[in-house]
Amino acid sequence: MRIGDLSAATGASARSLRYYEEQGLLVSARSGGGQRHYPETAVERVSLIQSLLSAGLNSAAIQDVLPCISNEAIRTPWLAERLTSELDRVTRQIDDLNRTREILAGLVEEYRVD
Amino acid sequence: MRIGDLSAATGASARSLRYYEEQGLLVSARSGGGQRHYPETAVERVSLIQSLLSAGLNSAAIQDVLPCISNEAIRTPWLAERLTSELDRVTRQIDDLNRTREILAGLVEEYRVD
DNA sequence: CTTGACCCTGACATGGATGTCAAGTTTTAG
DNA sequence: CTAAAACTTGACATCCATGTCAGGGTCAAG
Repeated sequence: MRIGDLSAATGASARSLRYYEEQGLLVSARSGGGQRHYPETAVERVSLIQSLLSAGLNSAAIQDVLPCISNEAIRTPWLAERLTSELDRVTRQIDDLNRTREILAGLVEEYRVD
Repeated sequence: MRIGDLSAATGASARSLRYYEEQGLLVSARSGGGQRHYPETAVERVSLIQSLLSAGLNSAAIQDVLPCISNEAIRTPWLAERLTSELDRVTRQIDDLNRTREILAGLVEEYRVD
């Protein structure tokens, strides 16, 4: 599939897909004329990238966590630690958000009653 | 309390506190020389601002939701709707984050086992 | 071959909260 | 009174994913 197809399939703009590649998060084959071609599996990979981005990881963190250029996973204690620390961060973020949600829900309730 | 005290009490930098005021989220009394003075209640207000910011509301949204210059709450259908829509957004955000957390937890598990 | 849709690279712009620096004023401690 | 610490305003810088524009190439259908 070409970049427009991948964009349509994932909702990521072509600009973003090129950026992901530039950051080493995504690879593409090139046609003779230089246009990018992606395998079907790219859809899932882009979804994963989107999830991690929206979870607050930046591209450097994602690159650490998902070695994608060299396909073989290099499992080091350091990587495990990195993953765990990101997991902790996301967990804390969820806790914070839940508290904030309670506050908002309280306001909604308060304004709804009278 | 002065701005340094409020900063220490909330963890927000003095820069941020001035910014909140500039955005109409926070008010301060001024001493003769022009320095800001805050009541104790400002600590809680700043905490609330921090929560809402970290939940992804920008200062305009917070200003909509927390009328603070005019202290009397203007309860309009519009405001109720606004609150509800922000609540929905935060709820969706939490759902997304939970899914991402699952993914990260899966990776941690995978890397931990072998 | 031509045309229109699609793609390429490179560069600059954006938003929004926050950092940081400069030059000057206020407050507080000694 | 004086020195240091804290504060003031204003301006410019930063991050970083994404938007957008320009100028040019590619590809498929007629």
